[in-house]
Amino acid sequence: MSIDPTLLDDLEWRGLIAHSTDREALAEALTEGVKFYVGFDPTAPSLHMGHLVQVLTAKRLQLAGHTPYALVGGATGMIGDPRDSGERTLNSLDTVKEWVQRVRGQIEPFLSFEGENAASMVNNYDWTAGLSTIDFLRDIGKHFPVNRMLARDVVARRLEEGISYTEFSYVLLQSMDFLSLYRDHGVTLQFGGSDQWGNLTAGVELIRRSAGGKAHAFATPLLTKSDGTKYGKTEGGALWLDPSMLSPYAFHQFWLNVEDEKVGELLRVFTFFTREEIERLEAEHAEKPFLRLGQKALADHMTTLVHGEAETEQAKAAAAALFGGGDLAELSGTTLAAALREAGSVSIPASDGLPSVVDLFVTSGLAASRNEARRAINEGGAYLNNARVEDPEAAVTQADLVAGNWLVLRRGKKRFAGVEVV
RNA sequence: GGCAGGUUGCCCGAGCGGCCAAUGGGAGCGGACUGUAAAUCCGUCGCGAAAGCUUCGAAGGUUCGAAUCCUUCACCUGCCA
Repeated sequence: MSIDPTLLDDLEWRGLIAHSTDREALAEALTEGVKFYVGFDPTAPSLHMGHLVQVLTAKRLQLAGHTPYALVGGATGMIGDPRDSGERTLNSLDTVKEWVQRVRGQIEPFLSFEGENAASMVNNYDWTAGLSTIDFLRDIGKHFPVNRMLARDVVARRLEEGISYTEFSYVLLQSMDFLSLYRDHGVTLQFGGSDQWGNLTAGVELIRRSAGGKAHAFATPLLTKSDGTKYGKTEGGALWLDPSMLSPYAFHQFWLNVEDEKVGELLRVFTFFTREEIERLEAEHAEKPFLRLGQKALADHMTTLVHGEAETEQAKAAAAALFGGGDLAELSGTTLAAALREAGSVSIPASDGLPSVVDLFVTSGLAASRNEARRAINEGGAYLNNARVEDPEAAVTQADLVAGNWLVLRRGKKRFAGVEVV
């Protein structure tokens, strides 16, 4: 496998390198095939948008000829790294084990496990669980000056409100991972999110102190919206990659709705479009933003990457049907039914008669309570078959059914739900 | 272990016996504008059709009446051991 010499420049152009250890040394190391690792802690049953940056960056490195070690934190996931929002609740071993499996399964499709630079999956539980406390304190702990640990940003911020010894010690485990992979596999590069920068450099330092070795690290930037808040919030919570936690349709919609100002940045960070393609898209987008070509390209590319082409086509078809602006009655039954199943739908038995609009909003999940549904109607934000519902007491009749046995509910501009009467 | 302060709705944060379902801000939700964008403005924001019901760390108590007073418990923060 030949090594792509433009990798580092490309990563920098994409804005994927927020911090790095000695840039010259890193560039030098990357002229030959490097073994690198990136870790994922199983803190939820699915990875999300933030993790995707790391997964895709790993893929970029592999495509450039380097060898990935994808680490799932069966051990570190039991501990939890310190974060600003406060002490974490510990998860049980069973929970963590299950999440490890799921997270693994999500990473694997993105990497190639064949060829000269085949990827490996590793789990830090394997070399951490059996370690004795005495060995840990002597071999690892000895290299960590507490004064330096206390000075780390996250820790310093947490000192006021309190931080347990458990979380405080997290950095030792992650550093040990790097050391272990360095010793056993010759891994010399680690990257992660910029919030991991402290953990990354601690590992580099441990390798130097403990093994006298030279290792490298870089951090990808934290993505924020233009108002500085975090990305990745959707109706379903985070931008999960697991289709059972966030439908491909909703996933596609997320990217499609990205703010203009960030389209270019997201195209660079997330997509595998070439520099020329991205620059062309940005130019077109700048000229005619209302066409939202950037968002569309981004949404299609990302959905295909994560969920596959077939799901992307379905998500697009569903959106076209629902947002098309045409008369719903003119859509074919199969098209509409497919669109609604994609967007989210429930079915109700025909035998019970048709419920009121208010009840339909609750059963479809578009409103949390009947009060909320009523409120939505009074606010003018409730639609049945794309026509605004004016009367909170409105009833639904057989004449309202479209495509045979469907009702199309909408809350606000974008949230659709289908109700199938069966 | 001692002393002091704290625990309010998704978050922050007022309230300190009745006028409190609880001021205000943020987030959320909806509308207008637009391009399924941003910004802005407006509205809304416990459950219930309503009567009413359940909320202010937990459990008891005082009172005609408590988020507001008392007791116990739990947790958090600070100071002293």
